[in-house]
Amino acid sequence: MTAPVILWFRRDLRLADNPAVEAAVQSGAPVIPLYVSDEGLEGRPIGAASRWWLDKSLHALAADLEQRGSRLVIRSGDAEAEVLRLAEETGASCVLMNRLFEPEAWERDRRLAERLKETGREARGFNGTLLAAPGSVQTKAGDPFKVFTPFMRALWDQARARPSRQAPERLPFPEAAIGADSIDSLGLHPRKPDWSGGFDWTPGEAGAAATLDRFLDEALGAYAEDRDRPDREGTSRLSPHLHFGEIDPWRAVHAARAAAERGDVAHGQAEKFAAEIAWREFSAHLLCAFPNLPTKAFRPEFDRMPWRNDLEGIEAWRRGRTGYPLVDAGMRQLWTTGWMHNRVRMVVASFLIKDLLVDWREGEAWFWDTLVDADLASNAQNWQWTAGSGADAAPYFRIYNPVSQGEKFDPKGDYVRRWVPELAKLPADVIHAPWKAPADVLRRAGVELGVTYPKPIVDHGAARLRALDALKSLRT
DNA sequence: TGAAATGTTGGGGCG
DNA sequence: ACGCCCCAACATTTC
Repeated sequence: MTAPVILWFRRDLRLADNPAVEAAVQSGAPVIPLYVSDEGLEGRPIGAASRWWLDKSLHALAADLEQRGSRLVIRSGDAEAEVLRLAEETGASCVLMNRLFEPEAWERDRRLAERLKETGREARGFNGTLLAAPGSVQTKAGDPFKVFTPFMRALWDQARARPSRQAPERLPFPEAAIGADSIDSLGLHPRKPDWSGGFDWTPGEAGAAATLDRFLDEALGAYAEDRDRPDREGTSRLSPHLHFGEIDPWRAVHAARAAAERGDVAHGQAEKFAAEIAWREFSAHLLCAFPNLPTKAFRPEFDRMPWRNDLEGIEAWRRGRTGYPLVDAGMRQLWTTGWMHNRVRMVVASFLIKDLLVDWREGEAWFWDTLVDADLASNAQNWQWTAGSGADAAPYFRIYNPVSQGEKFDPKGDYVRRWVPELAKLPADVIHAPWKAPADVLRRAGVELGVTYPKPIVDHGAARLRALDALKSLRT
């Protein structure tokens, strides 16, 4: 009787293009697919929106496994202890997994591998979630890249694509009984209150594939322009699927490039999309090289920033009641759907950090809790980018004007109308700055500032000067 | 993957 | 016909 192998799923919730799955099949042994619910898997508990997603994605994975004569064994508790325990219980010879690259997860996996080895078992880790393993893309001097463009050049130059693999048709499950929790017992779906009614997503491998197909058919052709337009469906919306490993980033990149090769879309469009995948990659590699990225300013002078503990401002920002329509639209889209358009993410982040002078970590924490695509590396990297404190960050004086950003990227105001319905009747020329609208225009639109919609909580012009002042004081 | 202030240019209205 | 002013449009500089 061959000893089984444990196939430990973490953030690689798919069966196709999955190196650990492939290794499990090739072992010829019975396979025990495992998921361990561990609050500390990534070094901090995952956010509420991510829990919602995870719940659905685990159900999808479990169903896909059952179709293949297998099942997903669910355990909860300390991941290291649970994996060791299951290995003992089942006499498994080997634990197969796709590596997590968050520093604490990496360290935990290393400890686990040692302890497995002590009991004569093997641990095998693969890269199933990134284009290239962190550390494998380096400058000529052997250092990690700190600037995106040269990083991307080196990435396309050096990274070897993972071969594409179909999901296995069968996965042999051991005959012995294995105790397991149910997915529902993990309590991942929100209760009291369940705010997820507006979430319109299909987590899981099939949902990811459908999302990619939709993107290739409908949006890739105009990606370079429309990706910045929150009033259009111009982005891929793949981010949560990528975060949970429901799709291989190589598959997305190859599919876009293949569309360009066929002549369906211009090469520039496909490369623009590939560059966004490369940003995700850049963040992950940066986090590996600089483990403090989520908590500490990459440029240390930013730790002297005179942040304001503006509790009212933070609350207005979270709830989408700042009085700046584009900011409020974004924050409400986030709360309602668990996602926000990328252009608007930059605008709301700039508003929190620079207009309100609130510590970027405050925004990072809110995004971590509310985004279905919350990712430790991307979230930290992007917040530090906006703050100006990060590697290859926006220059400190780049302060987004929420009005002109709205006029530029949501010219007709459709995005604002959708998410800030109390402004829906305002004409396009004033919808991004209702306080400048003539009284009769406001009246006709049923808007009473300070009553039906807030007045701006700060004056952007004055706030901008205050931020420049504070930021200048750091340069000594 | 800015914005605002400041500088320059050139067309048109007008005396 | 000419110079002058106005100002939009664009370019440059600065934060």
